[in-house]
Amino acid sequence: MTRPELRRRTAKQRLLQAADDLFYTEGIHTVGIDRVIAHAGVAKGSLYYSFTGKDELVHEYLTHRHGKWAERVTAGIEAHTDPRARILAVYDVLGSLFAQPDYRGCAFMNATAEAAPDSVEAHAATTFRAWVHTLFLDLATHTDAGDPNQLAETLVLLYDGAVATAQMDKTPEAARTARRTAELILDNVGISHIEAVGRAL
Amino acid sequence: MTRPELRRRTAKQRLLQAADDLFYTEGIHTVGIDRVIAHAGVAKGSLYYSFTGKDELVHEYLTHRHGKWAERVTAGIEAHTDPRARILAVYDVLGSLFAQPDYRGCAFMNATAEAAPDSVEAHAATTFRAWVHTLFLDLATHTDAGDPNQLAETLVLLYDGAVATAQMDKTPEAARTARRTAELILDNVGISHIEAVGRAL
DNA sequence: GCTTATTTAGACAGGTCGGTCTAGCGTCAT
DNA sequence: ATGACGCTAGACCGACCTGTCTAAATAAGC
Repeated sequence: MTRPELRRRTAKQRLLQAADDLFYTEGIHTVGIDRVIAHAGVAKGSLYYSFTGKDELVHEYLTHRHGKWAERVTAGIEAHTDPRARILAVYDVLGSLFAQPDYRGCAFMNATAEAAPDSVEAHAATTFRAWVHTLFLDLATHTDAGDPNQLAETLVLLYDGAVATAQMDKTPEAARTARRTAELILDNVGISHIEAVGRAL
Repeated sequence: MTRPELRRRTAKQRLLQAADDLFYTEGIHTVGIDRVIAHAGVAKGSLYYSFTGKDELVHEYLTHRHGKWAERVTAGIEAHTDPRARILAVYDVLGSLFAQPDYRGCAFMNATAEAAPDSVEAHAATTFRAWVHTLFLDLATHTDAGDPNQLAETLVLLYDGAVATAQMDKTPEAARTARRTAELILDNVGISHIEAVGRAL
């Protein structure tokens, strides 16, 4: 049994890392396998020994992105117990993501933009979106808001807006704008207008 | 002098139309010039007679997209005089855009996703984003909102969110969600909390 | 030590890419 | 009627793409 944590990383791992770097920063179609194997410092044969082809490499790249992001978001959520705080935590995690110097938008939005309807990218994006929706729907149902579905839809829209704006304008502050708007919504639909008025006065 | 409105459309026009169709629905990198000339029903030489190369075709494709969209949005805005209604009109125009069966997201977001940092696509996207920001900043300044900049940022985020959500989930209703949220913001920051309370009671 | 798994370097094939070039064909204005 | 202009058809180029294959070196497991 090899000990992967002690030995030099395996060819498959290095390929996956290289794919993650290059596909994310330059786009999937733009980067050829020659670029990937060069960046991984690996022979071409190793790619086709570890994967069936580029499609599988792309699929695993997106799957890993999904997994790592889901971990990060749930970690941010689980640091809080208050339903409202748990919702807002998502936008704080977004803020930490946007602050990364290599941020180049959502991997799944970018993949969708250059993907054919039935491609590996499209399918990965679909499952990712399903995760996003159940995430916010779960968070929204644990709130005293009127309609959890409508609240979740709005929170998803704020999530997408923050992601898109931060990418297009290179403004990490978009996360704070989304959070502020989310707070405003939670204040106004979570509690009735009359109650909000009472607190304001 | 030929009369372009009477005669069969010129090769350049047909190329531009074909580029618009294909680049938007399938992506810029994905579609080769052979596809474009075939869809336009035009000889390859005509492409390089009318344009310096693919880059110029891409540039004109994005420029025309920008122009047509700007026309459509300003037309929607100018149908109203009330500052608040003018803002909300933008999201209604978005709604009509999303309702188009061939909607596949914002051409500039998609172009950015597959573009290199200094490419024609990136530059076109930059000028497009500048337009979006001045649009909402102009609309926001004609409001009694506290900080026009902050309001504009939020409206841009809602705009981007609607566009991204509608594309990823194929849900045209995202425009209504964005509009509803914009209304809520205008009700709460446009007028002071105390005034809002007075009306609510 | 022997076998099996992993990895290497590089040649190679078939395809597509953007782009160039030539030769020629109508149309139009002068 | 003579050019200039707009356009066509298609051969052609070099570069790059994904993927295959060979032959040999290296490592790991038993």
